[in-house]
Amino acid sequence: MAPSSPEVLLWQRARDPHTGRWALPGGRLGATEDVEASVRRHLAEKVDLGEVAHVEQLSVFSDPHRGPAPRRVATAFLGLVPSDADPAVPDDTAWHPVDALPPTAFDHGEITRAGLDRLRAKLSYTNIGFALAPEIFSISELRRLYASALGHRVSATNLQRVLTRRGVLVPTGSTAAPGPSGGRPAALFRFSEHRLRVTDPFATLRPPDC
Amino acid sequence: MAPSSPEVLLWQRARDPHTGRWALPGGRLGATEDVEASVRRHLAEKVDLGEVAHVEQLSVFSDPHRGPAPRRVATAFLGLVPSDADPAVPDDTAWHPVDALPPTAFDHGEITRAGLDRLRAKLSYTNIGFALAPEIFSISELRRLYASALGHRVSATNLQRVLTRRGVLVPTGSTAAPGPSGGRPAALFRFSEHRLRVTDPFATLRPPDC
DNA sequence: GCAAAAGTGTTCTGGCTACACCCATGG
DNA sequence: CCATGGGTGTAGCCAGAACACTTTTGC
Repeated sequence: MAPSSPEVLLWQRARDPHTGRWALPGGRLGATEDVEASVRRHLAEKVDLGEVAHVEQLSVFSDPHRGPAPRRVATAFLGLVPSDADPAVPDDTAWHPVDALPPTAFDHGEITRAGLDRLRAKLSYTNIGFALAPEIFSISELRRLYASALGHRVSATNLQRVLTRRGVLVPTGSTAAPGPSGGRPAALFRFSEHRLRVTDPFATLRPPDC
Repeated sequence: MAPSSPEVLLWQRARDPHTGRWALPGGRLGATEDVEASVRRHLAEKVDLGEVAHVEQLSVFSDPHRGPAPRRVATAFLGLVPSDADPAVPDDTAWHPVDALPPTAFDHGEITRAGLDRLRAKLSYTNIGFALAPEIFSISELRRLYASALGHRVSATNLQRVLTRRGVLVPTGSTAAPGPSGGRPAALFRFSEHRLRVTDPFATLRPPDC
């Protein structure tokens, strides 16, 4: 069975065009901010998401017919919050699993897929997991997060070894209490860094011996 | 010694702001085109570059102070032409090696570096070389192109094997005439595809056994 | 003791690098 | 026949996947 998927925050439009359809949070670029600042501002204003763990630019969506006139050009971003974040969201706003999106407004479905693709790719070769995981977590929890985002099973054994070898994961020394049905207590880890870093640079055609 | 670097097409500004500095080709987005169409149109209009082998979006540059008022938001692109392309360029336009840029206008130096970084990364894990190489080429020629773009020496032996294993390179059967000082005639190759394809997907954390 | 959950040891594989060696041509 | 430029054979390395086995808990 496929693991459950990550979720996107969407708000339901109350007026035309596309009344009732679900849209990504966002808005106009201010005169004195760059696009990233604008994204952070809109998230903080419209939804209670002042603490976004990671934000990165996806791509520009500029099809002249992506929405009704007047023509709009959108710079799409991927923003991630940890699994234990629980922002207070307005009534018209809700989290939706990316593999079962409600009817989306404009090209926001396409944008969402682009975000998921980017996340999946970066899980492989960067430490981007820091933006999905709580501050402290067990390997099993992390495994569930990775499996959910990637859409396939992930081996806890290998996940731990890969991330440890890369210096991404640091043991805290403490352990979690076992569940009601027993089992060995899980060791707890945290990410060594909370900034995006490429941990597995493309090795192919690398410089000779240096 | 470092190999010679790839070149960027720049034009010299004739008026304020930044008179005399060198700028990337580009211009305003039209009302009925998307950003990629706009890039292709500007290249075709301003310089004789109707035949760009590959175009891809880099990123949006939107610092409110990236240029004088009025504020402009730029969507930067990477465009590649084969090494044997020789477009007729206007008088105010010239190719410059990326490792020795003349004084650049606005943030165009930064944009150029971003383009080079993107090219370097993609040389490792895609077939993007098709956009740099002539239709038919020897491994030595291709080696020079890769070394120049990557900024370090590249082994012809391994380059051939990597690209062949990935199915990117196809032998044509013919050979090139040796140079004046002799030497074995080089076998000639071409790229199997002229569309970007990821040839070395990130293997880490791939799905189990399937 | 037994089931459940977590963690370790070990082997195998495949892609890439490195390097020694072999091939074809001009003078 | 030798210098020059091309091409092949082969060994080693390393990251990751797979899987069997061990450890620590609740009941």
